Amino acid sequence: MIRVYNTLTKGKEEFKPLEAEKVRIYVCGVTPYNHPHIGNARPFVTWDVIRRFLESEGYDVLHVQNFTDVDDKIINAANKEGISWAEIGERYIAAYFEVMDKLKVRRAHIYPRVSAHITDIIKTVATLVEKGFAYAVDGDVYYRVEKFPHYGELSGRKLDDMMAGARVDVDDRKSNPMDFALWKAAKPGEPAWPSPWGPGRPGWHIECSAMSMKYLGASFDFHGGGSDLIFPHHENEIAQSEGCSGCHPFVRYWLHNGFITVNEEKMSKSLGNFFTVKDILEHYEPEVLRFFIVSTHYRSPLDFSDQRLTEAQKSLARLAKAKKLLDELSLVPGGGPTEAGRTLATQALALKENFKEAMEDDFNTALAISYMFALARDLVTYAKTLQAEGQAPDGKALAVTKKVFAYMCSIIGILEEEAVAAQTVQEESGPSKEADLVQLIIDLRQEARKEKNYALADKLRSALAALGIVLQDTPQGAVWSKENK
RNA sequence: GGCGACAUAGCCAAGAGGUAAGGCAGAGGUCUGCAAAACCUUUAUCCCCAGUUCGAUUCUGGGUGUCGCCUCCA
Repeated sequence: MIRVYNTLTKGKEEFKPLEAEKVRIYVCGVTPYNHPHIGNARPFVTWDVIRRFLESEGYDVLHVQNFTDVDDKIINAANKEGISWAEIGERYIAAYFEVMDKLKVRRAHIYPRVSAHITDIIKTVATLVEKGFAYAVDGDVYYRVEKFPHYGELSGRKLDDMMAGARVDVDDRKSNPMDFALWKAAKPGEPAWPSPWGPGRPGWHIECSAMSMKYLGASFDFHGGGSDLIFPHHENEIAQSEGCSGCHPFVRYWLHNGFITVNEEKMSKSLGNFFTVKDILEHYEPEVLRFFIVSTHYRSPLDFSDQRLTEAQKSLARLAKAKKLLDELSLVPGGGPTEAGRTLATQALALKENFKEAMEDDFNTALAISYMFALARDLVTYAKTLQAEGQAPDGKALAVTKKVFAYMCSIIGILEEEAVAAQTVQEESGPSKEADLVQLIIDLRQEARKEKNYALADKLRSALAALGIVLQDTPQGAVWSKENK
């Protein structure tokens, strides 16, 4: 049973899809006016993991994520560079895919853009006007919040409180200060489309209502995004969608991720304390950033720093080693079933269940990952037992363990098989002469060590280091790998 | 000012009404060269006060602190 924390009810609920075996997800995407920063990356990595898990549980997932490619910020960026808003949008949508692909965020099924859905948006606004939820003034169209009784339910505020603490500009054309724009009348130099209220462009919130309902229906399962979107964006979205369709609830489960902070402060473009994913990937492997993000529960705040990333890097390396050990043991011609093998396999299967339970509990990746470390530890213990007792690896037990580990990796989205493939290619492309040479030096070093000629051994190791060779002494002998920088 | 979240070891981070997973760092060890690497072992009574309870860090109330939203924002 999957339980999720629903922002709407402020508690964990059992997840029941609207339609058996199917899950419909809408995630608020980016406004493409700049390179995505790591705060942007959090929801997408989070939802990628959620989707991977749901699919592994047998659900047929339909995942929609928008691009807000018509927006003030894009228009500003375009004006600054003297190019069209469409060009800015294209450029940063491409930038989005470039880094998200690196982070192994699987692509959504549909990426609707505002610019391609103006007709749908106008239709939605028109319906709201017809039903009395909206009114037009001088080419603008506003949503009448007082007309929607559920307004404020998601964010837990009352209309009266909001007005009391309102910091919005008082616009006396609005019948209530909290009324928000669905359609904005055209201004010079801005993109505009014809509409029943005159030329203009969509307001910020309406796109998500129009596009989510178009692709997912008037009621669907999950809606995600950063917690800063709860108000006003998602609150308004509910008002628009339910006002338009008359269908309640619009979204069954609202999930919001916490923020990435820098020095305990929210990271945002307006504060200027943000790091783009692109920058980070120049210093760290994409997998490290991904691991960093999923190592904390998605609803908790996550403080970003070099130290944190380095920790993530080390933790990940530990898992990578376990995986390598697993692969190596699997290559050894299989021995028959053994007691130790049986213990390992049993433990692996138990950990898989634990892992699954953790994921079922509001996608607790932090806890789930701890079971990966547990498995890694069991594996090392097993390898030691083999060595101590001179046994051949239990092929069947290892196959089970490998399957479990691969399952865990596939949900978290780390250390997947393609990484191994890349490594193989790299090794093949390297000149084999170099490998022979390195092995020769290593052998010489071993001999020197045996003869206790440590001065020579150290020199040989330095020589290897100069070639960028990293040496590891293992019980099976020295193992080397080439650093690539 | 209004609303909300959080407060667990040096750092990060799970968690359940019955005496605290995991990761990083540290310490000790496997190691008979120093170091590195690897692995093993080891390191907390859970912000404060009161209440409920046989028993709370986990529930309730109060306090303190931090953060977020209320304006564009993942």
